[in-house]
Amino acid sequence: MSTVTIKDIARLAGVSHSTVSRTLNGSPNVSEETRRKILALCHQYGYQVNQLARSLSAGRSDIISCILPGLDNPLFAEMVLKLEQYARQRGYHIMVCHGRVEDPDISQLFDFLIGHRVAGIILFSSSRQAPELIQRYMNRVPIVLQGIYDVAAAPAAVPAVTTDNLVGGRIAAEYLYGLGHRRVVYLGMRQSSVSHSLRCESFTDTARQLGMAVRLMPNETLSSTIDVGYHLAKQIFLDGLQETAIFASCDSIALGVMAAAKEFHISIPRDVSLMGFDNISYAAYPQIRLTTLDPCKKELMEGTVEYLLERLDAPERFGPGIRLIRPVLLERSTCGRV
Amino acid sequence: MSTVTIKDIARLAGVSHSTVSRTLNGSPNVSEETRRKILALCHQYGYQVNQLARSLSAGRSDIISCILPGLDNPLFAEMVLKLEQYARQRGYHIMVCHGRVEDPDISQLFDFLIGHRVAGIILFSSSRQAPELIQRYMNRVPIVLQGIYDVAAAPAAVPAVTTDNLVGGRIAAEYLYGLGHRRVVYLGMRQSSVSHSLRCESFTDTARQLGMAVRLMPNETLSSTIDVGYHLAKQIFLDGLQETAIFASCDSIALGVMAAAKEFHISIPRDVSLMGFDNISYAAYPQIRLTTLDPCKKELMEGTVEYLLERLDAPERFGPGIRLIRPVLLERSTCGRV
DNA sequence: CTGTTAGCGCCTTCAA
DNA sequence: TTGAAGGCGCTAACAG
Repeated sequence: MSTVTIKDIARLAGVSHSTVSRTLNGSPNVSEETRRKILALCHQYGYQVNQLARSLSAGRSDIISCILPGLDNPLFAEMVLKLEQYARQRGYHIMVCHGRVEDPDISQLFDFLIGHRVAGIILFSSSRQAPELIQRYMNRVPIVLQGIYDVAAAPAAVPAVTTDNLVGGRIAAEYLYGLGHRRVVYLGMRQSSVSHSLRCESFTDTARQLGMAVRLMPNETLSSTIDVGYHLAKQIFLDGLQETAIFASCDSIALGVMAAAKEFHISIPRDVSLMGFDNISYAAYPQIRLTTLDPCKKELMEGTVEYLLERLDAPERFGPGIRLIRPVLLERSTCGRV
Repeated sequence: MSTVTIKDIARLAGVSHSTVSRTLNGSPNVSEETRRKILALCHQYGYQVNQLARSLSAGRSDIISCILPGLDNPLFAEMVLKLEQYARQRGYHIMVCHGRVEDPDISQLFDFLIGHRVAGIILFSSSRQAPELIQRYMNRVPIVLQGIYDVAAAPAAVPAVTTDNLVGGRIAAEYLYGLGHRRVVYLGMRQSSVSHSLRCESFTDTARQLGMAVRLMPNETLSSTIDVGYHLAKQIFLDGLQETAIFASCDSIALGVMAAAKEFHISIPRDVSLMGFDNISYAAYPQIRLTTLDPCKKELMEGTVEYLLERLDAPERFGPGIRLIRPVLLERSTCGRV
């Protein structure tokens, strides 16, 4: 595998390697003539900077690593896409790693990334233990959390950019209320997820304030998949549904509800209204058209990268700090007036 | 951000930095005593190898990059997961990048990766132009293609590991024949995809040999999503379906067919049988239970990594060469006897 | 078993 | 405008 270096080019051009380095880094202190010659040579010989060497020397790399709990949830897949697009635009590249905060070997992953001197880490998690983990590492590498926001957990506050789950829950409750619903269920509440807890809390509070009756349907598993939603909904349908609307903790859960509803010949939204959260792409499909809350992934991801980059330039400012993005209501076809 | 180096440890331990390096790399030539002392110090001061320096010095990194056309297709998401698990087990890490062979700036991505001296690249693609692209870069970095296999395209042969699409197509045809079907449709044939072309060709050939009538329903778009499947199926249902079975080019397409069928009150498998290809996780869900061909992602990914690693150790052997993994039939609930 | 000496490829003063 | 020299952190002979 050929490996033409800065030195080779220097020799070829009859200059020193520092001159080549300068040219490559766009220093103004290079005569137009030599610059041209060097550039030509680089092109001709297919020179390619060795980023390892460059990063080593510069003390920082252009790789941002993101850790996420699995690409199987389309939400993450969609977010990573946006993340990469924006990061590239800002001159960085994304290294995707699987990992959950609860994994016993999660610290190995952090060590590995730190060992590679990544510019920063974006941790996707809504685990309660995430802040603690971050605090343990944030003095060794810039980290920003994506997916938790809990003012109440002040002592555990860390740098974070996230959907405003409280606002989301409120919007949902108000929307359903406006449609005339008075008895609703929050389906899929998962204790281990801070996001879900917040959504649920805010939804419930608002709903009750408005005078609605709300029932809670917890999700005892550790993930929120279509499957889980399907089983929860089945239970609820078997018990006999008293409510006129369901607010699912996320779109995947909502899709499961839809599947179960079909099986029970329950029509949405005629028999019951359904709302999700996340706006995953499936939710927009013609045969689905799920009404949901859009976290504005693009903004969210750009905000996250931006936040990291800002702090990269001013490490001393790298302390706790939360950036919230407001979700917006996306009315489609699964909610009806009662 | 603290940065304790090998030298610091050396000083602290009162030895030279090479001794530290040796201990860290598990050389046998270190006395138990000093080894212990050094290790303790490393632990105490939170020493972390600088992988950049290590890779630079050693001339090779432990990062394998994989390029894929989007995480939105669950197939890729699932594959990447397996890929990462196995790679990690073999001491490598995966860097995920988005990119399609047809992208105008795809060579920039290759240059970037080469610049980072990644150990190798795994390119996920079934584009006809993939082999050419690979040939252009394979003398600069080890690349293995994941997703194409076309013996006919001999001149374009490159290192590849892939599902045996021909076998898959044949299995499908034989299975449907065995169930009594005599008129079938291949739905979602996408010209730009070599995989799909092969599946289709083999399916059609086998079916006709067995005396079945097969109709082709091409997919003129550039991707294979639920959405596309939905629209194709809708068309076919509107035209009036003469056939008793549908073989979809992949599971996503098949899911779209299921959605359309529901809308048309066509029952699967009572009114029509349906088969997919890929075995994405959704396909296994209780409300879906799609009969499909399982590419055996685990084997496939392990084979891919293995292939790359073998060649890494013996670069001179890095020429064309194809490794095929046989898909296996997964009978679930969407195919019936006629 | 251990220390010394050279790099790996690049960037960055400091002089010239 | 350019070159020489030193260093980023680590590995890898080569002597002892």
